[in-house]
Amino acid sequence: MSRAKPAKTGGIEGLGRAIRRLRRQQGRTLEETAKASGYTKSLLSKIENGRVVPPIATLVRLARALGTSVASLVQDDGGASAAFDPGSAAGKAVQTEKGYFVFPFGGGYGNKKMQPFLFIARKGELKMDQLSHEGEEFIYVLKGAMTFHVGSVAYRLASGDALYFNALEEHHVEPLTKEVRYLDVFV
Amino acid sequence: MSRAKPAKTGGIEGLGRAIRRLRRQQGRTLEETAKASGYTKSLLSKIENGRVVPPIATLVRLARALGTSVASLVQDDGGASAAFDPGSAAGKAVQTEKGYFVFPFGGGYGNKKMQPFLFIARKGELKMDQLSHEGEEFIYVLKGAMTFHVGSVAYRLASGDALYFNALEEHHVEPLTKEVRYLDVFV
DNA sequence: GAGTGTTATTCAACTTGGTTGATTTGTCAA
DNA sequence: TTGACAAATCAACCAAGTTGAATAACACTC
Repeated sequence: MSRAKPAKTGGIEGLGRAIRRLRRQQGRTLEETAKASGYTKSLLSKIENGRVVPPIATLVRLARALGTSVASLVQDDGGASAAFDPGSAAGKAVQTEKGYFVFPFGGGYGNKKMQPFLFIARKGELKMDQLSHEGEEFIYVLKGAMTFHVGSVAYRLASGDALYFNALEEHHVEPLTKEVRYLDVFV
Repeated sequence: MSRAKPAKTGGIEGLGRAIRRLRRQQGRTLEETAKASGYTKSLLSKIENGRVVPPIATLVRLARALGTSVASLVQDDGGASAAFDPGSAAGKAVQTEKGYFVFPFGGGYGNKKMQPFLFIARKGELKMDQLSHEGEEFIYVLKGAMTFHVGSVAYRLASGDALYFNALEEHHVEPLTKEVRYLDVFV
């Protein structure tokens, strides 16, 4: 087992990460980019891994080589990720008209491609209409069981089962015979 | 200038592509995967690049090593819907060299946009490298707990927690302290 | 100034993932 | 059998990235 190297936490957090990300996005190699900025790939590697914190002078040349500004490198964007604890934070329970509960994970954060939901429904509560919409859907049953119809096929899904289908096909759940809890991801 | 090799157009178009994509998604290497299927990385490389068209027998073992079916590899244009009982059907357990189990549900290749996986790893077994790739990722922890890093942030995720992030950001799991089981959906 | 510590930077060796060409093996047709 | 041909292996190679040791540059004290 090899050591978890120092990984200097010195300067700005996530600087190296930003550089690597940008470089990769441009499809360029360590060597090429290093040369373009007048340094060596060795140094660049260390910077990207946070083992070295470059002085601003160096950073300037790096930024230029990457066609960006120092500012954009320094400003730790954090990207577009978010964690959810459905039990508390972003996951607020919602009771809809039709009597089923929805825990949307999505809260804030816009342009996501997927839309994950956690459905919790007690016996008899889940009565969805026939549904059909653009996109695709992935279902994973966490607890309980239900009968799911896609097109003309009926799937009996129990805890641990999964289903993947094109949402353009008509799909709906049969009236529940017991409590069920499942994850539903749209795309 | 070196040769632009034949690049045999022999067999099924896009087969190698499907294999490579799937392998990469699982964060596995040529060598590891080849070994898992009983072949050499050389051969696998050639197959992925379409320089060799494997007989079905070979394809079967490859598919198995990747935890999927031959059909799903061959069928360039899936699209339809499918149900999976991870316990039996399409969900076949695969133990990789790095010691984690993957239950691919079969989406992904073909037309499907999402690629859902079920990861089950015992204490200390899950050792993924720093990873970064196109797309987005949604994680839902079914059981146990783990510390997940995205960018420079560390998320402590326990059962019932979810995480959504841009896969371009470097992300990886900390060595596990207990068994964990989580759903992972790529898009 | 000279001396000392720190840290960036380079260099070369190494590692790892992947590719390639030259062989060997296996299968099938004649 | 033999010959033909493709799959499979082997080992050499390549390119990207990492690392440790050595060097250069800078920032402090005295």
